[in-house]
Amino acid sequence: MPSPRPRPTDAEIAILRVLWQHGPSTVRQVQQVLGRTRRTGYTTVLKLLQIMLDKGLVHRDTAHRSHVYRARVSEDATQRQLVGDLLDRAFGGARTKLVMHALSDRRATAAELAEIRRLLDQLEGDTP
Amino acid sequence: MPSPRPRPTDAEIAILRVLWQHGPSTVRQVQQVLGRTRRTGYTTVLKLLQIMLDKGLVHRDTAHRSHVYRARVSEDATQRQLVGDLLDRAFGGARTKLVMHALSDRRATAAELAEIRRLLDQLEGDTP
DNA sequence: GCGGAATTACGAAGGCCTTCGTTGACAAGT
DNA sequence: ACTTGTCAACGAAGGCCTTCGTAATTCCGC
Repeated sequence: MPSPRPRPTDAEIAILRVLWQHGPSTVRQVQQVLGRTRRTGYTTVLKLLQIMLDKGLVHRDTAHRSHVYRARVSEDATQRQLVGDLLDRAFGGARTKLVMHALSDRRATAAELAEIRRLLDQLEGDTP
Repeated sequence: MPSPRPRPTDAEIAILRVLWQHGPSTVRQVQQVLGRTRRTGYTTVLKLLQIMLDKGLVHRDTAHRSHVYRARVSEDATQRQLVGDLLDRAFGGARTKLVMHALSDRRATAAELAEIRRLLDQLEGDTP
């Protein structure tokens, strides 16, 4: 039985987001994307990726000199994990409360609200 | 300008939830509630509450021998902060995606879905 | 082959979180 | 007053996260 993955740390999530968005990348590529928002040193990113490799969060291709890393956990699965974790930890499972905060906290656009409606329709359609 | 509060840690959230639910409590009361799910030592809870006092997360009444702690941050504000933080960190602001995970991850009940619909109606009603 | 540039590997520091042991103060009952 | 139990305070340990400096390695152009 595989041990449940611990929730990725903040820095790990930041890196995963780069990999999800840009696909397999070298350390330098990740560092340059990250550097646009945070000043993050090259070796810092390298070390993080090595740790993430140990944890199984990323896969590494060492065929070439510059190793290429790619996410080993999917964006969907990770986001689901994070939301579920927050739901349990801070909301005691009160889904609607979480959703309310997500929608009313900062102004949601009409398009976003419409999309939620579509999701609701679909969810209710499953169990008529 | 007050510095933005750092996000409460896991243990801090657990304690805040007890205070939100039970109201002002002594260390022992908090520890007993917490002890139902985790085995958490008395001095551990005490230390955490002292740290949270330093951080301004709780207020303390030392009138009696057993000090009484109460939450100084509201449940709503804290939950809003946590959701907003997760939204930025893991979703790049994609609200609908967060909501989708919250609703479809584990099966939501019909009542929950109906409540979300009411929320949507209300939100759209604000800007006709 | 050699020197230089880029990369990986390694270790360690600093900080925060969490936990707990110990100590000293205090209160109540005997 | 003495004992017993409860409590607050404090320090410290251990772990993880994040960062970075330094050394070792590899590749490339010359």
